[in-house]
Amino acid sequence: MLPLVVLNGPTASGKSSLAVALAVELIGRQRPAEIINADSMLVYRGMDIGTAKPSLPERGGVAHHLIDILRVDQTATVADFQQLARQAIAECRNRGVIPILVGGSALYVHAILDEFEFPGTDPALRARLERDLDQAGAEEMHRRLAQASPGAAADILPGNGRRIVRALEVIELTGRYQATLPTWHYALPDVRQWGLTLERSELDLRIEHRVELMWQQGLVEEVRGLEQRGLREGRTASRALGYRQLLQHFDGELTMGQAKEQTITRTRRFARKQLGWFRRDPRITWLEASDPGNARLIADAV
RNA sequence: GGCCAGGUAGCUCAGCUGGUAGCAGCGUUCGCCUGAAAAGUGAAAGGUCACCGGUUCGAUCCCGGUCCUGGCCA
Repeated sequence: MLPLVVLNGPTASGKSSLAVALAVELIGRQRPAEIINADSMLVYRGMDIGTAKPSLPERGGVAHHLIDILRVDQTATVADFQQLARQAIAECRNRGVIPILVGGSALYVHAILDEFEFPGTDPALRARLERDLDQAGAEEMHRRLAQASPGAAADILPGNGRRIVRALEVIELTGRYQATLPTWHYALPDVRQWGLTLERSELDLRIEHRVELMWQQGLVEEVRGLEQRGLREGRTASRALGYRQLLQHFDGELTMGQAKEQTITRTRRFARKQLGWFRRDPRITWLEASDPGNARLIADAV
């Protein structure tokens, strides 16, 4: 069985380019390799600049999976992604290709690698509960949850409407709800996980430059164009960093300067969140992001 | 040199003409998280309120002086 190589790290740490370098290195050693995306926003067609999606030249001829698979008005979900990614991984292995899973969406990675089972969903039921949430408020919904399942209610804070709704949905569907995440336990064979770190101040600087560059490269026009293609209707896509802020700018809620500034600060916060999540995963071997020997080091190890 | 504004949390500031400061924004730290996750949510740590003296039972807030910062005038 071929190993599954996993690359994690915060945004702007250089995961994507390391993945390509690694694939090229492996291919050079007569070991075919392909890249599988595990980033929640790269799945959207047309969201290129703001997601720092690797361009065709940047992909260096290496096949990339699970990029550009949805319209911006479609909703990506962890459950779907888990299945697609696992299929892509298995399919690579069947063809004798080493899969390299690259991504900063920690929950996605977690769900793909570990023993996550999703209890299902019901759009009509969900819609009803969300309407109730809008009308009654989170506190009231939390009381309702406490009636249905005291245990679940105890694990979910009264202000977290999103989690309360999902818990109620699952309870109606299955009669029970598990409110805590599974532990770090691989569901897939032979996983090798690496993570990229770098100095916080350096990361902050990189993020700022990257956002600056996005504006120069025409992110504003990109968002305008996507707005015509239903970006606002997209539940997930419209929340993406940069995209959300520009939509708010179009609505007059933020000045252009504020939109950019907020994109920078929110991206920094996001990076910290990612780091926090990955740091808790004890199976990750950490590498210094700026080290040019990383691709070779990993290639040697697999 | 004169006039004005100001010196309060790491940064930007709030602070009803007196009772030892703010659920502030950003930052920092630490949690939660399974069908929206670049999302959602909870908490904590940070202040000799420039310095010295005075008035007062009591001063960040009043008075005097000193030092710094910004602006205007000369």
